[in-house]
Amino acid sequence: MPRAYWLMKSEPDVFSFADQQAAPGGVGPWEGVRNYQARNFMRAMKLGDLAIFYHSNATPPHAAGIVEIVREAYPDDTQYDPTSPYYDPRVPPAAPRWDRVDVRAVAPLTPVPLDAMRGNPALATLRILQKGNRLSVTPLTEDEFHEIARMGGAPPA
DNA sequence: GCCAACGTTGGC
DNA sequence: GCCAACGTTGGC
Repeated sequence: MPRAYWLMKSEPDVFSFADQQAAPGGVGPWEGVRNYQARNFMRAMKLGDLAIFYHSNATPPHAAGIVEIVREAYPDDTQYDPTSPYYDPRVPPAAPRWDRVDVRAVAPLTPVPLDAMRGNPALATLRILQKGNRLSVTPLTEDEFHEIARMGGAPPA
């Protein structure tokens, strides 16, 4: 199975790519996904998959870096933590509903603004550019991933 | 701060 | 199972 590619959104005020890089080894859990479709995409992630780390609710919104999946989906403990903003009181103790993956910062990108992606015909099919898209985790084609990485000045793979 | 789009909830 | 109400996302 060849490696797959993803795009993961985070609000930089909450958790930025710089925060990711600052974590020990650049590794940290991707927590707080509370949407079934996004969760299912995370469950499909495999070790070594690569993802674009995208800053939503930023001015302007932009792709900020590249991360690698370093641990496949496992239960997101924050669903059980009443002090967490991601606490979900509906989830039974024996049946965790929400998962997280661990990701590692691979390389920062020169910020690639949403407008630039929208203006690039090579990215015409990009999920996050489609009307009404809100999913925080979406798949990318290999070509889409490499095009965004190239726009952000990442060295060719 | 606004609001379009969309997911979820819950009454029936 | 329908669907109205409600909450959230996220660009602008």
